[in-house]
Amino acid sequence: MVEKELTVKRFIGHQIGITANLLRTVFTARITKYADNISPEQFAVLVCLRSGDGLSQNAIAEYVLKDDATITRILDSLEKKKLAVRKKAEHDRRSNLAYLTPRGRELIKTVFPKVKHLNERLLDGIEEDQIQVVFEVLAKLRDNARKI
Amino acid sequence: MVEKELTVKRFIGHQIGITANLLRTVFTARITKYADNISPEQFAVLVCLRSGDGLSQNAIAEYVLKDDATITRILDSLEKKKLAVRKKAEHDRRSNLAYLTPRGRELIKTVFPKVKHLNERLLDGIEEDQIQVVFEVLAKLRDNARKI
DNA sequence: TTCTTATAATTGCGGTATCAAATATTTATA
DNA sequence: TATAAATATTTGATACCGCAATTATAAGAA
Repeated sequence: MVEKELTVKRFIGHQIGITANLLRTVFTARITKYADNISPEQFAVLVCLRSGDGLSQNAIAEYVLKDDATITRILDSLEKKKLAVRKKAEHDRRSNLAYLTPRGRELIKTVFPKVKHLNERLLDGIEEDQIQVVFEVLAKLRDNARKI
Repeated sequence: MVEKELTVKRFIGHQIGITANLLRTVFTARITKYADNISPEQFAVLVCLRSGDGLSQNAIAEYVLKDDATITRILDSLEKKKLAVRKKAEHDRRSNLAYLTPRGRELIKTVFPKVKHLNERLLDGIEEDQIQVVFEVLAKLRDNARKI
C-alpha cells in the first residue's frame, strides 16, 4: 500500500497562493489590456473611490487590506494614468484624500461589468453554497493568521 | 431598505488575493526568519526536490504551477544559499537538473514539521469537509481560469 | 547533412508585496 | 509653550509574479 505522501500541494497556503496568481493572470489577459492597463489591485482601489467622498490612503489600505506603502504606489500609478487624484486634506495636512477623475469614473463604468462577468465565469459550475463556504473559510484563515 | 452594494469584496479573486498575501506574511513571520530566510515559494521548490532524483526546471515549474522564469529566480536564490544545485543534464544540455544539497536536505528536515504545524494552526476551527470544499473550489476556479 | 522548428533556460520589463526607516504634521504631556 | 509621542505618507530594500524576447541546444524535415 502506498502511503499518501505529504507534499506541498496539501498546504492550504500553497493552494491559495497559486490560485491567486492564476486569477491575477486571467484578469490581466481579459481586462487589463482593454482598460488602460489597470491591474486588479488598481481596479480595487478605483472601485472603493466610487462613493466620491474622498478617502485617505490609510482608509483605502484598510478597506482593500493592503499595506499603506502599497497604496502609495498604486495611487502613483493611478495618478500617472489620470484615473485618480490626491488632494491634501485641509483638516489634517499629513493626510491625502483620493478621488476619481472623470476619466477614472468613466473607466469604472465600462470596466466594472466586464469584471463582474469575468467573476461569474470563474464561478461557473460552482454551487452557491460552496462559494459561501469558501468565503467563510478564507475569512477564518485570515482570522487565524492574524492571531498566530 | 439598503440595497446590498456590489463592491470589490464580493469578487472571489480579491478575496483569494488578499488571503494569499496574508498567509505569505505569516509564513515569513513564523518560518522564514528561523530557516535561512526561505520564502514559501523557495520552500515549495525544496520540498519537490526531496525525492532526490534531479528535476528539470520546467518539471519543477509544472509541479508548483509557476512560470519557468520564476523557477529560474527561485533556484538562483536557493543556489546562493547553498540549499540546492543545478547540474547540466548529460542527455540534453539545454536542461538543468536540480538537486538538494546536504544543507538543503537538512533544512527541509527541520522546517517541514514547523510548516506542517503552521498549516494546522491556520486550519484551526475549520471543519474537515469545509476544507475539502475549499480545495475543490480552488481547483475548479483554476480549471475555469485556464479555459477562459 | 543542412535548414528549420521546437524546447529549456535566462534576462529585461513592469507590476505587486511587506517591512523598516525617514519626513511631515498633529496631538498630548510636562 | 517646549518637548515627546503618535499618525499619515513616502522611500529604499528585497522578493515575487508572468510575459515576451533572447540564447543555446536538440530534433525533425528536405
